[in-house]
Amino acid sequence: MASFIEQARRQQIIAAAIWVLAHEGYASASLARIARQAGISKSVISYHFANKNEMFKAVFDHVVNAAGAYMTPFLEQAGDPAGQIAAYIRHHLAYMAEHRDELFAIGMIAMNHTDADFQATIARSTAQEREILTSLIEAGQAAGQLRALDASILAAVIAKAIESALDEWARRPQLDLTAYADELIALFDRGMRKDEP
Amino acid sequence: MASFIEQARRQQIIAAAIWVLAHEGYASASLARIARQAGISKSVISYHFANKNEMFKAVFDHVVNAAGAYMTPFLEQAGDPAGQIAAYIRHHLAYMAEHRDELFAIGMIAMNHTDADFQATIARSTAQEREILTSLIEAGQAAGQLRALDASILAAVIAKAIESALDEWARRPQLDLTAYADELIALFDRGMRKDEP
DNA sequence: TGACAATTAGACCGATCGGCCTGATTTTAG
DNA sequence: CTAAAATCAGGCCGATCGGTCTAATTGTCA
Repeated sequence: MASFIEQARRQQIIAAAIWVLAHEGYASASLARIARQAGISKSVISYHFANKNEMFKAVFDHVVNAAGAYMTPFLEQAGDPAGQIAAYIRHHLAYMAEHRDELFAIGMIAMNHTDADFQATIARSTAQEREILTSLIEAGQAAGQLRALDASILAAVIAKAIESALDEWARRPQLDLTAYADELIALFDRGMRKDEP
Repeated sequence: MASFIEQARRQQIIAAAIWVLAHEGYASASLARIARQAGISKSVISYHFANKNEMFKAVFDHVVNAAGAYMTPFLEQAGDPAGQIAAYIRHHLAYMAEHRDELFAIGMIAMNHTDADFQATIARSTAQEREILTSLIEAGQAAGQLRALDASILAAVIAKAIESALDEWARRPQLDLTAYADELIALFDRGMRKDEP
């Protein structure tokens, strides 16, 4: 069993890594900088994590699990496929608004960290997340609710539209993410929905 | 006046930098690696460029100018605003298909290179490019062709949807960018266009 | 309390980075 | 042809990286 110190230190280090990644970028996220942010010595990180790669894995898992736990109930309580897609968009951006640093941090890691195993993990996680959207789209098409667009491409565009909100938020900090979500939902609903007969 | 050697060397170095950035990522794009790719000594880069930052600026300008020159005539010969937006999407992806490495390279630089002046240049270039889309959207709305979505958000979504094709292409090399363009145009045209009265 | 394990600070290592310097080589121009 | 200018290779520098080592400190438990 992990001791109190072990758990507390790991969380402290993860939080410091997220802060540095989100506010100063991947290049600045050295062990020395993260340790300084956490107010500890560099070797403490080495003691609690096998290496930098494992630490970043812990950051990634921490954020992905938290975001997943947040999203699941909203998807389940949404109604038909089109409504689920709208809920997917809306609550993704709602989570983003309240966990800016976490999402910037994993974005930095995903974009820059080059370890092969780590990239494979990210690819797996991304594919799994993408599959949720693709299934929703295909269900909507099967139900005759959505028109016959390429499901995998449409899923990619929706996923990237959601990611784009984070980029745009970085460019324009005054951006209203709720309004952004409304615009996305309006745009995609109109774009995807089948005409009434 | 720049000598033949000067011009040839600069182009050779830019090409090598693009290749390394696109195929091995920003972290691998050291002066030593780029020099090795070009088959020259590291100091040759230092001789022809003041520093790494200036070299990356040359790469960025090279690609942006080439892409801009390619796009302009297509936009001019397109018809109404909705058609121009469609042309913008279609020919951006067409250029992407034929200049994969160049676009990956500037993406890597834009995402990772942290020099303040450079980032300002990129922000200016991005804002300028974004303004083209925003203007087209506003023109379409003023003409009663497009419905009243937030123009700046819509422009952001379209721009990011285009960028997303590059990401998706990296994930799935067999992706048909022409089909991707068709799907994007169909989706956005339906999503943006005003209903017939 | 005392002994042993867990935890931490700080010095240190080899590798690599961007950039600079020196001297050799090639090109240019009178 | 020759001298000056342009160009280039290779070695070197200080800084920083991730990671290791040792010694000191702190926590645990009989």
